[in-house]
Amino acid sequence: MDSSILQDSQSNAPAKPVQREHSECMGILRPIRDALDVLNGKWKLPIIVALTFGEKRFGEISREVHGITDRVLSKELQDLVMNGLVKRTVTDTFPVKVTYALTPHSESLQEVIDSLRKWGVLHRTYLQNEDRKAS
Amino acid sequence: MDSSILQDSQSNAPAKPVQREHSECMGILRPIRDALDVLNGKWKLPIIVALTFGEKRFGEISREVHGITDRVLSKELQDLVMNGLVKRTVTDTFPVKVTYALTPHSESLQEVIDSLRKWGVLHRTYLQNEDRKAS
DNA sequence: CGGTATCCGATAGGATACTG
DNA sequence: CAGTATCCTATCGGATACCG
Repeated sequence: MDSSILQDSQSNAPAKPVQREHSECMGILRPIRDALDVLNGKWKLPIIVALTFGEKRFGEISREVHGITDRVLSKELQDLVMNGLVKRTVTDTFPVKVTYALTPHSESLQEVIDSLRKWGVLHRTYLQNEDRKAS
Repeated sequence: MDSSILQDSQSNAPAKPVQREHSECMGILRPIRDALDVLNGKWKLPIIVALTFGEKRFGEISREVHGITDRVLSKELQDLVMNGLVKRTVTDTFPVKVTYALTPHSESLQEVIDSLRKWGVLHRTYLQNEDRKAS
C-alpha cells in the first residue's frame, strides 16, 4: 500500500510523504463546507443572534437587524426554518401573531457565534493598528 | 440618567424596559458583521484551513480545496492578502516559486474554524436523524 | 402586522482559453 | 507553475408594490 514510492521525477527527493497534505481527504474541510452551506450569506447569523435574546416577531427582527429588507428577511427565515434552526409559531389571535424562536439545535451555534464575534472585535483592532502604521 | 420613564403609550404597561431587545445597539451584531464581511463566501475559510498545515503553493491549494477554479482561487487569495490573513512570498528561482502562508493574525481564526468544524459535524448528524425520522 | 410578488442591479463564482 | 482574460450564469440582495 504505502511502499515508499517516489513519484517525483527527482530521485533524490527527501522522504516527504506524497499524501499528507490533503486535509480534505482527512475530512477536515468537509464539515467546514457543510457549515458554510447552511450559514453562508450576509444575514443568517445576524438573524440568529437577534433571536438569541428570545423569540421575536417578524417586525422586531426586521428592526433589529438593520438594513435587511422584508423580502430578504422572509426568505432567510424560510431557509433557517427548513434547516431546523428556527421555529415559526403562529398564534391564532386577531390579528395573527407570528413569532420566531431558536430551536434546541440552533443553540449549538452559540460557540460559532461567540468565536466569530470575538474575532470580529480582534480584526477591527488589527485593522486600526494597520491604519495607524500606514499613516 | 435612568430615571425610570415609560415611553409606551399604555401607562399600565409592566416594567419591561423599552430598549433591551436592540442587540445591534448593544454592539453585539456589529463584530459579527465585521467578521462576515471578511470571511464570507464559499472559499475563504477552506483556503485558510488548507494553509493551516503549512505554507503551500498555488497549485497545492488548488488541488486541496476541491472544486475551486484558478480564477476564483486567485481572487480569493488576493482578498485574503489584502485583509492581512495570508502572506504571499515569491522565491526568485526559475521557475518562480510562489508560496502562500498564514500570517500571525490569521491564527486568531483557529477558534472560529474549530467551532465551525465541530458544528458542521453536529449538523450533519442532526440532518441524518431528521431524515431517519422522516422515512 | 406579516408577509409575498415582481423587478432589477450587483456580485459570486464557474468554464475555458491563454500567457510568462 | 502561477496565474490572468474573457465570458457567462446563478444567486444574492435591494426597491417597490401589493395582499390578507
